[in-house]
Amino acid sequence: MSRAEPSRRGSRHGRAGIRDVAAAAGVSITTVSDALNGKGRLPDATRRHVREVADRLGYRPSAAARTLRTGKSGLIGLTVTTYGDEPFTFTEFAYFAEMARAATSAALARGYALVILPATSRHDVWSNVALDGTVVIDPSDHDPVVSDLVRQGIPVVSDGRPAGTLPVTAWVDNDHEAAVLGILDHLAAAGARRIGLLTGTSTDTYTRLSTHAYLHWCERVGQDPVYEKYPAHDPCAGAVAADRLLARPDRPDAVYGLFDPNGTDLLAAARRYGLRVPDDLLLVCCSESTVYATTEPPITTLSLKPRRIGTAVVQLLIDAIEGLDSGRPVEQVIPTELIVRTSSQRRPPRTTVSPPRGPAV
Amino acid sequence: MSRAEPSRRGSRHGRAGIRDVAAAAGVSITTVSDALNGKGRLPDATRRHVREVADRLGYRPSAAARTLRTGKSGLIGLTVTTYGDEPFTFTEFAYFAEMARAATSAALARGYALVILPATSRHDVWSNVALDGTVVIDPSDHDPVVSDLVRQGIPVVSDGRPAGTLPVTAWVDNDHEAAVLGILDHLAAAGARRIGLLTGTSTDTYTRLSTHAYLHWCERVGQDPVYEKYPAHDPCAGAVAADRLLARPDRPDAVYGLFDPNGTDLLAAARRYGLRVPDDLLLVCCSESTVYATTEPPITTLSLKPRRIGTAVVQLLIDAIEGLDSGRPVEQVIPTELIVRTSSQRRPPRTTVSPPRGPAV
DNA sequence: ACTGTTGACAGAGACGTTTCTGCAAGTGGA
DNA sequence: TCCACTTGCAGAAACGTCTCTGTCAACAGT
Repeated sequence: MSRAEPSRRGSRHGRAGIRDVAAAAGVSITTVSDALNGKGRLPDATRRHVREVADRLGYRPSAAARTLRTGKSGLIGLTVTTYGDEPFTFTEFAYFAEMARAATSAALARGYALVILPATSRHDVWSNVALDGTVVIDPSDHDPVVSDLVRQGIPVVSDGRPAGTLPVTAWVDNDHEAAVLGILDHLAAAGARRIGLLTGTSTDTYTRLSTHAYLHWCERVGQDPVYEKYPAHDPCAGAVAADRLLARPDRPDAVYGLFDPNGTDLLAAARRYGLRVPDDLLLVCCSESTVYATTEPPITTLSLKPRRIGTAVVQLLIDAIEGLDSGRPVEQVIPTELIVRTSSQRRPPRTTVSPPRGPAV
Repeated sequence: MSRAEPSRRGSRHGRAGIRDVAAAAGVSITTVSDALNGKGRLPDATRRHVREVADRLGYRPSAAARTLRTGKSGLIGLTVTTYGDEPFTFTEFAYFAEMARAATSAALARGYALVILPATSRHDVWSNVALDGTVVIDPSDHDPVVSDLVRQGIPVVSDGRPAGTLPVTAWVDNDHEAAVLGILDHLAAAGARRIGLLTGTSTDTYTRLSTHAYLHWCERVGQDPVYEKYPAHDPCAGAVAADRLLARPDRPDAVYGLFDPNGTDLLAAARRYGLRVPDDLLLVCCSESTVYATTEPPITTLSLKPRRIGTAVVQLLIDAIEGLDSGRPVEQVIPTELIVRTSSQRRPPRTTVSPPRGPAV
């Protein structure tokens, strides 16, 4: 009999603990821990034996105990900004879904899991989960949650250039000014004389920078700005704003819409006013949705590359968590991609039915 | 001086612990714990004092320690099925996004947070996070992860009726058979003579039940089935399948598409074949996307009500976690909603411009 | 004055890991 | 033979919280 029984009952409440494995394998808990984690100096025979016993007992290490001991939970937060009364809303469904997917994959590949945590969550939820770090999407000026996390020494990486002096560990964003200027130039090259903008009322970085770039461009080329704002989180307001934009006396002959649904909204509005796209109206919108490839006509879209952003954000965050970073804040710019389709070209591209290179085989 | 200093160093590694608060407030850690958690028998003065000191020190209880002690982590998993090589894909962007959003909100409202965990994650990630329960979306026949969780006594609630004898705690689903039959009847009532189906090759419950209902309906009304299958996770295959369906010699005069992008794909294919919608072809597809309200023509869609499903799933799961459930498996059916638009009506609805009730005011 | 009760706290385990330190046995060289 | 070093493992101390079980004073009832 053992001189001091290590645990009062064999497996005291269902699940087997490390002590049970140690007892069953006839070794110490140190040996079990080392064998299972690939540490220590153990012969392969012992390692195999311990693993086998652990498997037989269905042993699962307690994540809580491990986290408590090591200080690492393997969890990273994904914080989304919130609007209105619903705990949170995706302004851009496809963008968020793609970004979250890429972020999850990237995190998983490095052994981390993602926790969805709206910024305005009840405070107790935030403090009830042990996070190794957090991704924040479009943090507002002086986000109290972010400040709090930073004060606790938890790495925070932002999707979207942080406003103000938010002290994030790193951030990833597109060059929104360049993207907007590129689109405006593209539309102008296609023959647009007066380019309108469909933009939002909120003050997030994306909306602010994009609108500013538009105004700047107008000033440079000497065009009067023609734009309509609407609350981007309200799905109905977009259709109304699109209508308003095309109902103006100084109706634009080209429009860029900053938000995902703007394309279909503008198309519907154009139909109501008898405007043909692209003949009477050139259209571009910022979207990750594939529906714009099959609308009538297909609509040119700007992709912000959410997959690349999601991946980059997580990589930077985990690097910071694991101390692989330089220690200095990192700023990473992801290029956008303009997917040119019929809606922004005066001369529709030749169909592939009759290739100009010669008779088909 | 104190007779036995309670902790070797004041705050030994940055963050303040409960001991530091106790020392600073001049009480025991028991009192601190009770004061902060609203337990025990303490006068309000003490309670306030402790809370104040805790705030001043920026005390945040360790989630890991609490979890270890109480056995509850406040975390629930959201498991999504995976396809192909990417760690995971959303077959239905909008559905998943809505469902996840509702689930997150519902969880948060009850003090829980959601962890995204693809079913095929590296095993170490699964065992590295302490879950109080899990939501699984469309579990496959004998999902090893689900079995494992159930064996550990962790509640599992499924979105989608589980196939086989998967022993889930509860499940929530639509009545897919009834939904399909309703749509087919709707199309037949609108004058359809031969209704086609665009379906998937995968064996998940949704695809299986829907297809089966279609075949059953065909048999009942004496119509030859006209359907095309394609791998639903491949975004390009849908367009090809839509084309194939309309290219058949026994071309249907109405089509129901089981997946979100089918509407635009079918619309594009119809245009290629010179078919007018709804005059030559009636169209319905299952989608949560709002784009179908503004396509030309607007397309009738079936909504599976992902918000209600996400909420219901989480409520059932948390009830089970907190022991508020009956203990018996619960099966909850959420009704679907058919949003009738132009694409499935031979006579387009009268516009609101000239109401039939008489002269406008 | 004795007993029982209640209020207001303090002490001391657990919870289940990881890991630092330590010990005994074996190995090789001088 | 002795010393230094390595190998293979065991002991025990954290990690930070919650909570069961006291303890001590005050007080009421008889």
